[in-house]
Amino acid sequence: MQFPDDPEAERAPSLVDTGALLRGLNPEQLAAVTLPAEPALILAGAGSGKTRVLTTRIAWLLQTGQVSPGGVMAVTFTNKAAKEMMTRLGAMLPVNVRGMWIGTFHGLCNRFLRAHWKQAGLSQTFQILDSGDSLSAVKRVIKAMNLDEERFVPKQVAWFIASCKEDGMRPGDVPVHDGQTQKMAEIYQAYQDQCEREGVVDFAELLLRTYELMRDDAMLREHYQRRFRHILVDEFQDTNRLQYLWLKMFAGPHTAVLAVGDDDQSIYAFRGAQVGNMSDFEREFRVKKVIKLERNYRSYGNILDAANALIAHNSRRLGKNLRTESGPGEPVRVQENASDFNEAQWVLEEAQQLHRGGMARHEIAILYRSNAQSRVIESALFNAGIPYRVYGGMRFFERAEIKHALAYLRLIENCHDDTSYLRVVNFPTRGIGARTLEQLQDAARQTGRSLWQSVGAVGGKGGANLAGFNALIDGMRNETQGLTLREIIEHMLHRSGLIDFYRTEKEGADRIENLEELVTAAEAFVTQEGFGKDAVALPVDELGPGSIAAPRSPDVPEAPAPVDLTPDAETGEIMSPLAAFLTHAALEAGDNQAQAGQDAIQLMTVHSAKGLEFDAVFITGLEEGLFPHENALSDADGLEEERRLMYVAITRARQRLYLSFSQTRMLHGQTRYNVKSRFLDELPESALKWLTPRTQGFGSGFARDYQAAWQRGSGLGSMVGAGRRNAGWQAPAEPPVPAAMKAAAAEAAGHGFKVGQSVFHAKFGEGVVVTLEGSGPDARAQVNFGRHGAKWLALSIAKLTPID
DNA sequence: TATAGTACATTTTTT
DNA sequence: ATGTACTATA
Repeated sequence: MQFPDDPEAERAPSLVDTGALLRGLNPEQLAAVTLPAEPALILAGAGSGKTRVLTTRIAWLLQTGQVSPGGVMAVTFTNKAAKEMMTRLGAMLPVNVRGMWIGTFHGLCNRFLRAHWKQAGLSQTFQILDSGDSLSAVKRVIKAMNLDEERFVPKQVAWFIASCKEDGMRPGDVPVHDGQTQKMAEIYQAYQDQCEREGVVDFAELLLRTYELMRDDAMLREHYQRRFRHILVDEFQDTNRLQYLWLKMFAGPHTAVLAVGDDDQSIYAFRGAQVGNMSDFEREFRVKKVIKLERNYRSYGNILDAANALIAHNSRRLGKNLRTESGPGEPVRVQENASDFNEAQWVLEEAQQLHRGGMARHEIAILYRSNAQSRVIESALFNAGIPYRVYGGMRFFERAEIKHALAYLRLIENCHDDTSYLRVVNFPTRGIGARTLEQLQDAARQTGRSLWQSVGAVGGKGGANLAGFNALIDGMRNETQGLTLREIIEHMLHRSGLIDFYRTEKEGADRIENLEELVTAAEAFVTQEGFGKDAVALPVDELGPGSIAAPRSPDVPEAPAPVDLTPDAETGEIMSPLAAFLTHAALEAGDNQAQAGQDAIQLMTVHSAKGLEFDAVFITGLEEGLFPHENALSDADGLEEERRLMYVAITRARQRLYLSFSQTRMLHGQTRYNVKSRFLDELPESALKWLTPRTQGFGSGFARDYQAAWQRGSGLGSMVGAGRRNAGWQAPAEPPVPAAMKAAAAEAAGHGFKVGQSVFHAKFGEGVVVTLEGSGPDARAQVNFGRHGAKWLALSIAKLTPID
């Protein structure tokens, strides 16, 4: 699909020739790009050229001289989005993109706090905890407070603390209703004290600290509010409360905030995103101009018809309809499958056919609602020898061996980092057992000092080993003085014994490979950041007596990494390469699986597909209980978010869209009998093409499916085939099926058939009982005969033979 | 201290 | 079914 040129795209309020920049924008895009300098909201539909508008807007502001690079802030959620913005901007304009504040919320906060660490009450070398680090920190606090881990589940407490912070609450602000929350607030306080002591901050703290400093320091606030003439926020529908408050701090009376988002693509409520921020923004910032980008440049008409019809079932929308000028394209194909195994097989064959027809494998995506679904598909692809790539899973910097290596590096930087200390003090083992560590932690607790400082308090053999560990770290620190980052890491890997340890492990080869990869990553980081002989400090702003007028590198061809070499605002001091690398590792967890190179089919959850697009998309597992997920069905908001998720999935496809569901599916080691997703019923028939005959007996739509599912004893649309182990499901207060019908279903046991049972039919062959209804002469069964589809049979007439 | 066995949970995810 | 986290045992 091409972007047709717009001949009218030439008018800009400037003497500079901006024609090249604005050429090809449609009227709405042009209006968005050339908006006056005041708060505005852009409702950017999927595939409407949102990133292009954002980057062109910045380029246009710069080119027309309305703002200098230092006056622009652009915030994103992911490093990937930030990078892409910088790359595209760099391609549009020969500007030093590094002078601009383009980055993730967390990256920009880091930049801010590095410059103002003193005012923020942080240590100069503060390190950043990722979620795993912060969880183990919480665990230590709970232990130190002698609390019951059953009553205060570390995961939940960590979640509680993060949520408090994301609501802008300090321990003292927590509303206390009962003893439990009282205690939780106390844990929060203790956790906070511990972080303070260790010189570490968690992700939420980066934002909250920044917000508080801006709120409380009028000088600083006025400075930044004056500085940023333009703030652009990407994916605004994903902002949480704190991010919105944060934004309000940086936006001064003369700041033009441009919020870009799509309420229909809000799929992160579960992690605190507040779609309501969009309407709050419109009201509180007195937005005069709301621009809707509804023209879609990605997909053909049938795909958009499906998307529009589906999302129309949601209430509480800001309202938006996607349109295209590319024609209807091919119909959306729908496939019913007998089992998840068959579904995988079908997807695979269809994908192979597309590939043989000339479509690159990486242009084919297989999407699913939950990660567990990938397994069947993976094994099918694996057995067929088709290259594929799975997104998600362990990220590079989260791998155990990498975390171990980073812990050593962090101790070299800051030996009071107790989290890192505990992680590697006995890894590889050096005779320091649980007893010794217990004593060490007790001593540290009593004196309020770090573990490092408390080593002397432990006697005996354990104490000696602890002293040996401290000496090891000291030794590494001394020996790596003046070495390059690469040399530091290599030295540490050997000196710590990590390499030797993994050499003797049977599964160690991969881990050593990863550790080597760490060296490579550090090398790349150094090159990218411009460390080395002519390191260049970046200007933060013109604040303070010691501010630096930094020399600018004449040209920056490559996209810079999101971690900045931010100098201290007063002294101009910058971080050591090691410290900067550690920050980088915390803020950017790296790729999950760098199986780059090969042309492979892309497998991922619908969530991780957001923002991506493919020539062909398969949405699999469209079954009640799975998609929409059963856990989301308890309230209307949950269902609407599932529907938005489906909307996101549909709008990923450029040319071909396939929807599939399966009658049975292996989940948690048990077979579930599913009915097709209600979302399929919400799509317009005119846009669809059923590849399999529509199942008989399901003609009356969802209500019928629902009742059938109910009778089979499960919740909304699916049931567990054998056993009653998963007793978690609770019946809704008002069952939609009359009690008499349920009683009838119970009596039906007389005929001896069971759901899930294999049977043989003279004409249709082998099949599986999917549904049982009625009793006595009225007893009927829905049997799935695979190739012949599912049939409803009267048990008193049809001759069904059980197979075992 | 390492390994084997058991209990347990299992939507979605970025920083 | 499968992976993880924790406990019991050599």
